[in-house]
Amino acid sequence: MTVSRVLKDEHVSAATRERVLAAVRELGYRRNEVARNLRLGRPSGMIGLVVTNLANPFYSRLALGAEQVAEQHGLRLVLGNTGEQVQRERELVEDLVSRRVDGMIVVPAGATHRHLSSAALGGTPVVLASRPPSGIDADTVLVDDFGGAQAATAQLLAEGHRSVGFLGNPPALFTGAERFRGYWAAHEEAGLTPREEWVRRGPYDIPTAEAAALELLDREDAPTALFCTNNRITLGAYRAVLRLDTDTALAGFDDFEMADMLKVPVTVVSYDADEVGRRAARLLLDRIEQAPDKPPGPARRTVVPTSVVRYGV
Amino acid sequence: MTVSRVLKDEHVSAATRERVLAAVRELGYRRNEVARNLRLGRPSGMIGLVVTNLANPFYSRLALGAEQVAEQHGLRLVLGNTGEQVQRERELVEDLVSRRVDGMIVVPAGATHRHLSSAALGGTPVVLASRPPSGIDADTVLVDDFGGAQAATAQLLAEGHRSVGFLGNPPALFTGAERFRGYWAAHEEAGLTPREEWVRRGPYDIPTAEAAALELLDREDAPTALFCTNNRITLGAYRAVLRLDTDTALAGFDDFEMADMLKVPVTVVSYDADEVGRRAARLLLDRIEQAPDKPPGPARRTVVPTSVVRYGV
DNA sequence: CTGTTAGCGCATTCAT
DNA sequence: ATGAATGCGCTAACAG
Repeated sequence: MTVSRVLKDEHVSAATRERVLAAVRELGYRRNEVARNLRLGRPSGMIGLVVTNLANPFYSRLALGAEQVAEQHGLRLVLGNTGEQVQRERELVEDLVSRRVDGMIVVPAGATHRHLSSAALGGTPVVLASRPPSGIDADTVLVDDFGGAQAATAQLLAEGHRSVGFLGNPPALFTGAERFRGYWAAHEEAGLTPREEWVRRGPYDIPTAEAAALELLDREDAPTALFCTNNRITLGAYRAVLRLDTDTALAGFDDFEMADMLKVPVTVVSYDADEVGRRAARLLLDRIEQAPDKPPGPARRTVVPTSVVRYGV
Repeated sequence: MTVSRVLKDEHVSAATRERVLAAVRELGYRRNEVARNLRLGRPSGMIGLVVTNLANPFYSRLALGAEQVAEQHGLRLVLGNTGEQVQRERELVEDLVSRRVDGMIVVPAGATHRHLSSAALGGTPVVLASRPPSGIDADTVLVDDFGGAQAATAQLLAEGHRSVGFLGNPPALFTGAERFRGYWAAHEEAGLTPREEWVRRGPYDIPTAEAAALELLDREDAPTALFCTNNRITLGAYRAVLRLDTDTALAGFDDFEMADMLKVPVTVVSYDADEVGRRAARLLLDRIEQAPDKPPGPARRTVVPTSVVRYGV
């Protein structure tokens, strides 16, 4: 008991304090935070972070941003990787609740999110990142997929391109659908309609993107520019451009190193991935720190802006 | 008590089991793993991972590898980022011990590691990754910095280059020192001695590497090839090569996308970053699962191999 | 097969 | 200013 008081810095006589501290040093005693939290009726002082693929730099930056904010509030980050498997996601969030995390940030893998609602998780606060909730209400942080794609495509059109191809994720992915919508909207705004023959919504990595681009650029009516929905696909398209030695202009979502050193002009949609993590952590902390008796307040949504960067030849 | 038995799947009558499970579903009851671990006298079922910079893909891959192995054993990963600050590292490992992690993997930031010994941490098992222990004994996973650098440099020499410059981290960093040693050894093995004027041990990112390379390549007796100690530096060097339009050959530690699409030949030291994390987690699990009464056994060290990949023009 | 007792390490509350 | 009792949620050990 006296030790507890000393460590909490309560009124203890200087003499006993010293004796206690000496013993603490000698024994290497460390207060058991687990037992402490249990006794205090508090959660674990950790926040869960469930991502789909930590190998993707976007998510590791997100993790870093979240860690920064969590750290400032004395919270640790518990990490889980789902590999886009909904089953794994279910197990992970369940486990995090059982470990009594203060809250969690989730990049949802599947199409249905009922198991991610705060209610389904026994009231544990949840923030969704990168993909919006479907079928539930939840705080969310998104990237401006639509706006970024639109602006980049508009840039190609403004440069005079009238045949802009599309290379991107399947529409089942929210980001894929949004970025396609942006591509389309830019055309409409310019009074144009994209040709479906120039749209490839299958490629998902460098080789498949390269193949799709080769096929597209090999047509008689090949597009003179390509919009790519992420940097893997942009790189694949660039490989195709190099191989065919065309001067196809490229635009793509996600900035990447060396974008300024390619042999064709590249326009890139850039954004701050750390910021996605920081905002998610802040939304979560708002929920966590809110008095638990008050009514929860409506779900909030914030969109991280993008900017278009044009790299010359 | 009965609930506890049902959840542990012990001998309970089918009838009560059903009643309990029904109630569990209805109430959304989840066993408190924190209290459970406390009662069972076990640690938290989590392993700590303390890295210097999660924005570096090497460390996020390491984290991914560690997570994979941890997950297979039902352990979660708690993440900490030090930003190379020893003070932060001290606080983090202290906190992890207080949270009763089963063990931790640390990429040590500073030069002195006494605060990272298992003994200093109250017996919590520790594995060091990427950098070797100094002043303490600890299980360690390293990358073959020396061998990789030597092989890549040897490759340049085998191609006929007789003036190979060095661009790399300050020698204070273990990896920097080892990679320099490899560079040097390759020369000695070929009966050569590198010229100190061609050695730049300052650059640490793309711009500083580019500047150093520009300066080096602008000399009258400019080297015809450069060995770079990591991919940031290789990219910086490549920028310089592009700018000066020389045909300097490049070799560098760390593989990177597009290495095969540059306009000069690039030789790259490639290795499996995930494997570093996996091995670290396995070493840690060995310690964790070892009977606590047995004598600890000597510290083990394992080195992840590298391979040299030559990309043509 | 099910309930009771006791205690993991801690801190709140109530004594002294 | 310090110590004793009590209980956070759980389960091993022991009844019944």
